[in-house]
Amino acid sequence: MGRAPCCDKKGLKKGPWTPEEDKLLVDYIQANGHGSWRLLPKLAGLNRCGKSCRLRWTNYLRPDIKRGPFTAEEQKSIVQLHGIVGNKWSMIAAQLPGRTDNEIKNYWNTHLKKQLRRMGLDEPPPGPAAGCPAARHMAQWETARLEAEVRLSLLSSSGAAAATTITATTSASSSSTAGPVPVATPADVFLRLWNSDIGDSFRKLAAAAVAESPSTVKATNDAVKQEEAAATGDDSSAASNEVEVAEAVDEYQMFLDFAGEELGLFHGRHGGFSLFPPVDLLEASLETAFK
DNA sequence: AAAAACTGCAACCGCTCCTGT
DNA sequence: AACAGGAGCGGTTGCAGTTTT
Repeated sequence: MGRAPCCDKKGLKKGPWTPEEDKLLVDYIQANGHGSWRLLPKLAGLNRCGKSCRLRWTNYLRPDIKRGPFTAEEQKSIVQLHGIVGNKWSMIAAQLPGRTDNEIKNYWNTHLKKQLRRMGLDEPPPGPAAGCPAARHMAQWETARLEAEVRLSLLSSSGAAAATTITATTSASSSSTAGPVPVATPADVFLRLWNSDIGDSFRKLAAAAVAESPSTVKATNDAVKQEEAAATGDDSSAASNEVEVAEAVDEYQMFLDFAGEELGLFHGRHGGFSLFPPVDLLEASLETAFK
């Protein structure tokens, strides 16, 4: 490595942004898009490095950024997602519309960390990949995930499978103006985990195990694609779905087995709760999504 | 009222990943 | 296949504002 920092060039301004600089940046991006961040400062008339411009835009000036304090729901989501993916702030931010990774990271370090410590919860393990043997920590963090369990239980008992919303009523501290809160569908939860380090580990292991059988690997890839299509609402390939649903469900079962047996993340080892919906619920969800 | 300590957030830095050649 | 450059990410720092002594 050892590449020269982009801001080492003489004369480039550093430090807090002025309102004038903000205006130049916003005006330029709204008129032209950001294009190449490296070229942007020159084109926009800013004496900054492109990296600084990108950061200022993505963390502060973007019009879709949500300002103000984190809601109780957002706090819970952050805790739950951090328990799943660790310090993957961008992944967590992707699940919280309007919040930036930097904002979430700061909020975690300044508020949630202390809050959880006060509640008697230690520092969480640094993500699932490194956390497998740390059973004690996992057990502690499992309790922090109970909110997710409650939601999924509600979902399961109501028989709802496709994208659903419920009104937030789970906490006295929840804002009464919070309105309906999106609830993860089984496919959502599966997809998030599949895209996390856990899914990654699984794919590597599974690929090694079936290396002699390329057709199985292909089926795996197809199933993943199908999952993604379902999650994004893309129904262009809705025709031959029975087989694909079966494959996806098989993958899901394998995934549960692997995560439960190899990683010990759920299924009772740390308290008898499962973060994931049962296979039949996933199947129903996928079939609905593919229709 | 003043100084010290603490807190929270914006911004920077260095690294890795991704993509094009 | 190897390399270079750009973009993005996570950790850390600096500093302004607030609280405590």
